Amino acid sequence: MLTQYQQFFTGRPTTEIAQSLLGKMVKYKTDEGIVGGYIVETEAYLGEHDTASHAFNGRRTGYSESLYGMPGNIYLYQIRGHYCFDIVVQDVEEPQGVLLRGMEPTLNIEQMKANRKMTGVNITNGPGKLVQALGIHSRDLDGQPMETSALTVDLQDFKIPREIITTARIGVNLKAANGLSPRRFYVKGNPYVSNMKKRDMDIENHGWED
DNA sequence: AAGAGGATTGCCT
DNA sequence: GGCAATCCTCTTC
Repeated sequence: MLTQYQQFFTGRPTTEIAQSLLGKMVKYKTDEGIVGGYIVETEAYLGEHDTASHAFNGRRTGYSESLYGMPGNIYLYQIRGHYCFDIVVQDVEEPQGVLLRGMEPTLNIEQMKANRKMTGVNITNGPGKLVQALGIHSRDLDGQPMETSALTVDLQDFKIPREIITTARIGVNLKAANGLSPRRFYVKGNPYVSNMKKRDMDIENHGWED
């Protein structure tokens, strides 16, 4: 039996879940208070048949075991010395996920600036950056259900994107079969999207509806 | 302002 | 030893 919260992360295509997460609020309870912000960029990873997935070709190791867990669980992994926050989607034993790649900081921004030792969009305009901004530097949260974790996505607290842009994913092997598949989604014009060009930024509304 | 290259950490073959 | 769902600095326009 799935809770209402868990049901958000299954029962429809992962690409659709990834898009519906845009605008939802990430919250992380720490000793210094709650830090977080709105999700502005996501990527869908479709499991065993997706060449960019950690579970491609049925690959299953202790390191990525969390991907095979319950929908709404956290998959927190490390890549090139940086931590990334991935949400497990689809039912148990179906290793699909949504990577959070960009976040507009709103809660306790000063703390996140200090965590990053950076200012402006560089606080959270990348998957490793946003995790560092939250103050996470271990895999302790890996495998935890977000519904009861200190790190969570609040589905009741959200903004509505004015327009969603779809592109190929970043940082994956472009020559592989799914290298160019359109599985990256972001809020058009939001400054905290990774690699966003200055001339493409919507400085007025950040790409949100009024 | 935009693109290229080196640094870097842990896991798997 | 190779490689990965990245970040930062430097160079050039």
